[in-house]
Order: sequence, then C-alpha cells, then structure tokens
Amino acid sequence: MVTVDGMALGKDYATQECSIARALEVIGERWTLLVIRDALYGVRRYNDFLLHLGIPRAVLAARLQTLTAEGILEKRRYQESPPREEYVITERGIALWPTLRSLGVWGREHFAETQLRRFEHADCGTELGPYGECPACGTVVPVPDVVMVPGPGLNPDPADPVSRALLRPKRLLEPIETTTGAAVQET
Amino acid sequence: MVTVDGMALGKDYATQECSIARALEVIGERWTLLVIRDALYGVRRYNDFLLHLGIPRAVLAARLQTLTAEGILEKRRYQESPPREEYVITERGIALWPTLRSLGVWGREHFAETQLRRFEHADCGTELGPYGECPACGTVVPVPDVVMVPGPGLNPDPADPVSRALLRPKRLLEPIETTTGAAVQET
DNA sequence: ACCATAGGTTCGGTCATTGAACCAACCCCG
DNA sequence: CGGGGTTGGTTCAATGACCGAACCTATGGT
Repeated sequence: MVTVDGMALGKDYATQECSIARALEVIGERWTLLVIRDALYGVRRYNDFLLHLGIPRAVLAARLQTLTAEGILEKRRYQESPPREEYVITERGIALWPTLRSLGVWGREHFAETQLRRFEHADCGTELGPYGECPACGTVVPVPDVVMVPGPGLNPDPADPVSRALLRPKRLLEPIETTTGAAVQET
Repeated sequence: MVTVDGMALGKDYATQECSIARALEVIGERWTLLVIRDALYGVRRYNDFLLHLGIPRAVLAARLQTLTAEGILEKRRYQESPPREEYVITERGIALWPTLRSLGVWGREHFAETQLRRFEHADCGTELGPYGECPACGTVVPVPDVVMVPGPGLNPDPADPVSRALLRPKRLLEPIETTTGAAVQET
C-alpha cells in the first residue's frame, strides 16, 4: 500500500469509515466547537470572539476560514466605509445545537459544576430537556426560540464586554450588542 | 491578574465558564471521541483499538490513561496468567452516547455520505431518531438495547479483524469477539 | 498629525502527534 | 530448553500545530 502522500498528520482520520469521524475532521480541532458555541450565542465579530475566547489571533483566523469554507459560518460585510466583516452561523452550524446541548449537559452532570446557564423554551419558559426538546410542549424547540438564561455561579462582573453582554437573558442567534468598549486591551 | 502560571497551552480552556468547555477539556483531544465510540461499539483491548483506529501507540496509551483517570473507561484485568488488561466503558462514558449519536447524524446529513451504519431499537426494530430515541415507542432507548446494523457503502472486506467483527449486526456495549487473527501486522 | 478601532498576518519558541523501533511478560511448540 | 508469537506497553527523533507578541492595513475621529 502507498499511504496516500500529502496530509499524513493533522485533521483527518484516514482509515475511518464513519460519519462521526467525518464530523470530527470538520469540527474536531481545538477551539472549533467553542467558536461555534459563541456563534450560536450571537457572537459575530472577530474581535468579540477574540475577547471572549482568549484564543490566539492566528488560530482564530484559521478557524474562521475553515468554518466558512465548510459552510458552517458565513462571512459578510456589515459595513462598507471602513470595511468590516462579521461571521454569521448558517443552517449547517445551527444544526450542531443538539450536539452542543448534549455535550454541555454531560459536562455539567459529570463534572459537578453549579449550573452556569439555563436554556428555556421562549414560548412557555420551560427548561429544555437534554437534547433541546421542551418537556412541556413535547417538541424539539427551534433554535431561535431558545432563551439562554445566565445562572448563579457565573462571574457577575467579567472583564470582557462579550461576557458582560451574555450576562442577561437572550435568545440564541440574536446578535450580542457589542458595547464597543476597548479593542483587545487586556490586563 | 496573574494568569496562573503552569499550563499555558494544552488541553484546558482557561478563561471559559462553560460546561461545554469543561467537557471539551476531557474529551476534546484528537482521537479521544473515536476511542469512546469504539468502546461503545464493544472494543475493549489495546490491540483492537490500535488495529481499528490506526492511532499511534503512544497516543493510544495516553488517551486510555486519561479516559481511565476521568472515569470514562475502567481498566481491568481479564486474565491473570499472562496478565491481560481490557478497557471497559463506564456509565459516565455511556452517557456520551446521545452526543456521539447527534454528531454522527450531523456528519452524515451535512457531508453527504451513504449511510454507513444504522441504529435500531432492539425491542421493535425501529430506526432511532437523531438523539437516540425510538420514534415508535416514544422513549429514549437505553444504550444496551441499541442494535448497530452495518449499511451498504461499508467496505465489505476490511483488512483488520475489528472492522470485520463490526460487519454484522450487534448490540452496543456487547464485546466484539476478537477472532485473534494476527497482532498488529500491517502491510 | 495623531490616536483609536477592526481585522488581520508574521514570526520564533514550545507543545503535541507521528511512525518506527524497542522492551517485557508470558505462553506454546518442538 | 530455545525460538517464536501474543499482548500491552515505552522511548525517541522528526514534524506539525498552537502559543503569545509584535507588526500591518485601512479607515475614522479630533
């Protein structure tokens, strides 16, 4: 056999015939799922991802490019004069919500944290079940109808403006209003 | 602030207050979710993981150790005389099934593959819904009652004995019978 | 003219992953 | 008793990915 030359290492799982493996080739790299999570929470701008995630700039640029190429985010110009871009999650990205939801539930249940955020059905206020369904209505809740409610145990006065914007209840996908404090300024 | 020295890079997402991030610190590394998938499929032995995944030996050893330490796998001796170990998935690991299931569904739907495997409710033969529920019975199917059925599009004559064992229908968690062909022998 | 903002790219250093080789029990076979 | 096979690892040099910091570009505000 000749072990197809080229990418010997990296993001692919060459020998696997499995849709889980295919999925992981797309979203399995470090930081990628957190970028998608933030996009579901309404984060759209390069600088906001940067502030909220604490990800190296180069890595963020690479992830945004890959996710755009894979059709999970869509890059678009939201302002011409000083050219400004934003990255908006697509249907394909939104379809990852049940996965992220069940991963979050698993993380909370098995690593004993206080509940940091709660997710409710906007129509009735019921807390979602483990796969994003509404126990009261008996239906899978469309992502735009999910409300994220911050819980206790969440730092009440975070440093970055994105975390501050996420401190009050809001619907998924609804863009965060970027108070435009300071750019990347740390410390 | 002083950014706790020590692990500056690696597996942690230091600034994130989020159970998704906590979960990813545990199962977010390369290969980890595939090891867990295989464990759900009934793979238990070091050599079988090796053969089926094509993972470097050192990485496999590291992942098995981490997963054992995190309580996702349990290492146990299944034979004394020549001391032999096996890694069996725990409740905590089994709880990842809905996550893996929804990830697999996403991978198949968005990256247009033929259906490689199907998952059915053993009691009634109905194909599972996207989160591992049975549409006919209306309940979430316990993992031991899920039957994995190989589909078309799966290589009918794979090289390694593990893939061959996974070619016929079987329940999740049921250990694969390792025909004990040859050890790691490739070529 | 000067500073700030948004969205990047470049670069040297460090960490993780890779493939191949080696090791160590123990068994079976002759 | 010696040789080979199986299982479950460890070690090692090389390569790629990730890291933080610095720099760049375009624009707008004052």
